[in-house]
Amino acid sequence: MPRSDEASAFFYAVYSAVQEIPPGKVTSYGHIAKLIGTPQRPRQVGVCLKHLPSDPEARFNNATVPWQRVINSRGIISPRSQPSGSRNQAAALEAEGVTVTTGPLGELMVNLAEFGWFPRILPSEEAEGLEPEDSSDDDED
DNA sequence: CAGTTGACCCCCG
DNA sequence: GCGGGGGCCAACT
Repeated sequence: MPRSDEASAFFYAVYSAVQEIPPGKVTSYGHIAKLIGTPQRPRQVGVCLKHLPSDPEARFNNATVPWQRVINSRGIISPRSQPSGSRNQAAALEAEGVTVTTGPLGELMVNLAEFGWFPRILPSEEAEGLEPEDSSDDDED
């Protein structure tokens, strides 16, 4: 649990943003951080998910927040302390129809070109011309 | 109470 | 494309 109200607000912002990820899609910690207006703290996003309550009575819990849809920027399920955790995340994604492949080193990878979720980008980024899609020609969807 | 850790990311050679 | 380094900050030792 967060020790301050400010931290709690951040936690809630993260959980709310994660809930916006549609089933069958994945996004990155950094993307979530950007969405809630704190692009400098992708790490804290991971902290929030790590401390996601299992208590069904909680406002946000591991059943109502699709934590499994958040992976790292490289399209790989971030390894954590317990290997069973990342493996469990992979299983949860597979259950949603997301194909998870295992790399040569045992990394659990997701094809971002197919399962990546990038519809919500900050207006400032669009102004910078950093749009994720190109109208001229594209090869995915 | 000072120092580490970590479900991360981006910049620079 | 790979390795090093900096930044971020709650939780933990």
